[in-house]
Amino acid sequence: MQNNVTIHDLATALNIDASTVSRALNDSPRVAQRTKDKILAKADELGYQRNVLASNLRKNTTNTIGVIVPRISRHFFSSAIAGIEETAFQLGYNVIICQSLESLERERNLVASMMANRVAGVLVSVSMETTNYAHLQLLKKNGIPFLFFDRHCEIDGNSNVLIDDFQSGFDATEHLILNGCTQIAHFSGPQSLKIYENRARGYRAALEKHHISYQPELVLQSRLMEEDGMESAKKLLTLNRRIDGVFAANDVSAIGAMKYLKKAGVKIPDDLAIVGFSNEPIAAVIEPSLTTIDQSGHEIGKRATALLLQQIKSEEQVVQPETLVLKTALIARDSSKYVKKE
Amino acid sequence: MQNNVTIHDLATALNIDASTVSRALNDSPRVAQRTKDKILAKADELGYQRNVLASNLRKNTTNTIGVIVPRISRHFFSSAIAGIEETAFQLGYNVIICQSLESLERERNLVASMMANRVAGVLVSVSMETTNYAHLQLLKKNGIPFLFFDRHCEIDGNSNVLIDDFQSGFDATEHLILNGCTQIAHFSGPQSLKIYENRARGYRAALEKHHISYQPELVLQSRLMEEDGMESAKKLLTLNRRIDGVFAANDVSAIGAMKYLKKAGVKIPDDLAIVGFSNEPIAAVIEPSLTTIDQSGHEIGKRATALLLQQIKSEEQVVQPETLVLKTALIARDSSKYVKKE
DNA sequence: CTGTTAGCGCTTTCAT
DNA sequence: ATGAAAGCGCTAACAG
Repeated sequence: MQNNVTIHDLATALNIDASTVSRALNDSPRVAQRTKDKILAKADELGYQRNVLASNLRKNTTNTIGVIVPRISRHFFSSAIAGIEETAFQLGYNVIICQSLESLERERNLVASMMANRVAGVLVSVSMETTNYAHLQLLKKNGIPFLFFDRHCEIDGNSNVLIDDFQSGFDATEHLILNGCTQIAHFSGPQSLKIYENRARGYRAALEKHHISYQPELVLQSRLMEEDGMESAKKLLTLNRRIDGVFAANDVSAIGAMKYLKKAGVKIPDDLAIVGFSNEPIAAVIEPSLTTIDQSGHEIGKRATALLLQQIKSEEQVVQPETLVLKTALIARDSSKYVKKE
Repeated sequence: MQNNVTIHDLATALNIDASTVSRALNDSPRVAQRTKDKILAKADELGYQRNVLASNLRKNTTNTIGVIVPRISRHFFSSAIAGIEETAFQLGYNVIICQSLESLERERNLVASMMANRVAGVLVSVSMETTNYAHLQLLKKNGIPFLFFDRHCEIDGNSNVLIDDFQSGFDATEHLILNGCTQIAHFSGPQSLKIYENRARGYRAALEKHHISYQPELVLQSRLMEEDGMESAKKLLTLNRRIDGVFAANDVSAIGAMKYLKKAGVKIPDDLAIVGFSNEPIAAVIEPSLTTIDQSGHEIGKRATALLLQQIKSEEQVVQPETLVLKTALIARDSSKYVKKE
C-alpha cells in the first residue's frame, strides 16, 4: 500500500500541469506564490510524498553520502560516523556506511558499489593497504566529490580533514618531559600510515628540543594488533632498564602491552607516566575519570561532512582543496593532569 | 562522465531487444544460455554497469536496509552495526545508519525518511522514549519489513533479536554469590526498558535461589547518564555498610560511579567483586585483559540482518515472527575468572 | 525463447 | 507564469 499520490494527481485536482506542480514543490522562483500556496495546501491535504526514486533517476544522483572506514566498531570511527550522521541528517542527507576491514580489495568493491548507487559524495578513511588510488580516481571521473578524513591521502583536488599528528605527538612527549620523564618509550603504528609517522616525528622533535637523546630501541612498531603490543612489552622488559614514561600512539598496542604485563605478573609502577591519544577504551584503561572527553572523532566527522556537502552543492565549480587540521585531546595517566588542546 | 552504456546499447550492438538483455542480466531462466553468454560478454566488453536508480524506480524498492539505533558511538551499537554491515554487504545490500539519540520525534522522522527512500527493510533498536508505535505501523502499511534488535518491542508479526537479559542477570548475580558475595549492589537502568527490568529480575531470582534477602536500597536506578551513576555511588556510601559485590547492568552508571569514588578519594577495595555486561569500555575499566571478548553486539547485528533479509526475500508471504535470544558474555573483576556464556 | 509495448514519477528544456 | 512533451534506464506484462 504505497502512498500513490503523484504530482499528476495534484495537477489534475487543481487543473494545472504537473510540471508546475513539480516546480512549486521544488520552490522554483518561476511559479507564482499564489499557485505555490495552493499546490502545497493540496499536497498536504492529499498526503503527497515525493517519490525519491523517480527524482533520483531523473537527476541521476541521490541524497546519500557514502562513508568508508576501516572498521566501524573502532571507537574513533564510530564517533566520527556519529558526527557524520548528525551533520548529514541536518542537511537532508542519508549516510551509507561501509567498512573496508583494512582490505584494499574490499575498498575497491565499496567504491564501485557507491558509484553504482550514485551517492552524492564519499568520505573515506583509507585502508592500511591502500597505496594505489586508481579506484578513487574513478570517483573523480564520475564527478562524485570525495574527501579524506583521519588518514591523510594526497590526491590533487581533494581535501583532507585530519588530526595534527605531529603537533599532538610533540605535545604528548613534551608533556612527559615537563613532568620529569627522560626515558620515554613510544608505541607507534605502521609507518606506512602517515599518522603514525607524524606522531613519531613529533615524539622525536620533542626529545630533540629538550636535548634528550633519541633511542631507537624505545620506539616500538606495531601493525595495530594486540600481539604486537604484547611483543613490545616483552621487548621493553628484555632491555632491563628503567622506563619512566610511555607515549602510546595507538591504543591496540597499549592494550596488548597491558595484557602481556598482566600475564607476566609484572605490575605497572604507579609512577610510570603514560600519555595516549584520546580514545574512549584506552582512556578508560589509563584514567577512568577521563573516559568521555574525546570528541575528536565526532568533530572530525562533522567537519568532514560539512566540507563535503559544500562541495556537493557547489556543483561543477572547481573547489579549492583544503586541509582541515584539528587538535586532539590527550590523556595522561599522571592522575588529574591532562593536556586538553584547542 | 558517467558510464553511458545502457541495455539498449547492448541490444542494438547484438541485434536483439533490450528486454532480452535485461532478462539475461537478471539471469532469468527464460533466456537461452548461448544468448546470455553473448550478452554478458558484450556487457563486459563495453563496460556496461546497471543503472541502479532506474532499476530501483521500476521495482519501487532499493537494495538498502535502514538501521536506527539510539546512538552510533555506543560500543554495543557500533559493533552491532559492524555485524549488520558485514552480513548485508555479503548479500549485496547497503546499509543506511541513523541515530535517534533516544528521541521519539527524531525516530519518527527517520522512519519517514527511510520510507521515502524505499529501503528494503529496517532494523530498529527503539529509543527510550518510544512507547507508541504508530510510526512503525506505517512501515508495515507500506509493506516494508522490519524487526527489533537489542531492545524488545512487541508488535505482532515482528521478530526480535535479543540478549537473554533475565538469564544473564541471573548468571551474573549467581557468579558473585558463588564467589562468596552476599551484599550485592545492582546498578540498573530505566525500568521502562525491558532489558533492565529483565536483568533486575534475574538479579532478584538469583538472590532468592540462594536465600539471600532482597534489599531494595542496594538497587540503584539510572537514566543512563553518568550523573546517575555518581549519585548511585554517593547513595551507596551513605548507607555506610559493607558491599562485597556489584552487578552493573549498564556501563554508563558504572563509569559515573567510578568517577564519583575517584573524586571523593574513595579507593575501590581490591576484593570488591564486580560483574558487568560485556562491553568494551566498561570491560577495560574492570579488567583490561578482557577488553576484546565481547562479540554479542556483532553477533546480534549479524543474526538480525540475516533474519531481515530472509523476510525481505520471502516477499508477500507472511513470515512467522521469531524471537532470537542470544547469550551475552559477562565480565568479572575478580581477576582471571569470568563467565563466558555460549 | 524472444520481441513489443508500456510505463515507474519525476524534471526540464522549449514553447507560449 | 504556466503548459506540452520528452525521456532518465530499466522491468514486466503480454504476445507470439
